[in-house]
Amino acid sequence: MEISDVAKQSGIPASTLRYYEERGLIRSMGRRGLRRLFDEDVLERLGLISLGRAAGFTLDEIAAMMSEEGPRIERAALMSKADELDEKIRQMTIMRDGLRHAANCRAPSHMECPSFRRILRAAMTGRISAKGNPVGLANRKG
Amino acid sequence: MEISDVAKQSGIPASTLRYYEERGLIRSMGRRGLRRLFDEDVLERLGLISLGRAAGFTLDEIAAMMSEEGPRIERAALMSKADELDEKIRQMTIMRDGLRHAANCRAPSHMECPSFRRILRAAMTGRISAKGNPVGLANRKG
DNA sequence: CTGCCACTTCAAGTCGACTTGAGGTCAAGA
DNA sequence: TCTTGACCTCAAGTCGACTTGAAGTGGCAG
Repeated sequence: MEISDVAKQSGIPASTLRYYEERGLIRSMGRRGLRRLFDEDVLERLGLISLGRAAGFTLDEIAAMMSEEGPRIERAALMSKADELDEKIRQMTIMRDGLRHAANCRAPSHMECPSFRRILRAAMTGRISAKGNPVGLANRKG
Repeated sequence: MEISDVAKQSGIPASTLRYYEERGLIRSMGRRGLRRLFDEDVLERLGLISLGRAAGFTLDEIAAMMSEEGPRIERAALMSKADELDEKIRQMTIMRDGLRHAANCRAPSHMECPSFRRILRAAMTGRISAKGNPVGLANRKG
């Protein structure tokens, strides 16, 4: 299949496919003229890449994991990533509850709400931080 | 207090404080020579900024929210952010469970594990995505 | 009074994952 | 055969939140 077919079926832009090839994440089976030709199984590979990205792995990490035949992923790496996600989920849950509380709180100003101040303190003492791997998820502008 | 004191007490680098001032997130009360002088309450303000960042707001959004006297945050914005967090938590939970399953799965290769393939399909159909606001959390390099 | 050096400014660099733009190529349809 | 335009390459730009570097300044200890 040509790159446009892969793009159509995977939903991933051709420019990204070329980029992934350059990064060693996928390979084309040859060319017809200039045009890349891909094997069907590139789709599964792209799925794995999406999966890895969603899990918070960088492209380099994914490339390393998928280097040899098939997805030979170290189970330890998966566990460690799962643990990271646990921690992030924990922190995000605190944030979510805090936001929701602040939104419903009857205190005249947020600063007078004990719950808000508690979260604020958590943020200030670094127990919650804004830095880290963007284990981002769908971003709806709004 | 001088910028170095603020940096020390907040844990935020002086360069970041200057950057925040430039972005209109904080204000200095004046100068001693070239040196900025900050009011004590800048610390609380910095806490709010950290909090906002941890909640996934951009600096611009935070600046808008904190523009006038005190944190006059629209409750609707808080709720909406809480909803976003809910969605992210939901997706991250799926990812985490999937990773953990894959790590423990006895299938000879991940591709032969039904659970893994289910998640893979989710990633491919875009139900899980890697894009979005980095509602990142503490990043321990590892 | 002088020198130190923590502060200052402003421009430019960083990181990750792409996207975009300019200019070039070539398989296929008319 | 000629034209078309989807594909190609390579360099540079983008985004957000900072950091870094070079060059300048001035409060204060000595």
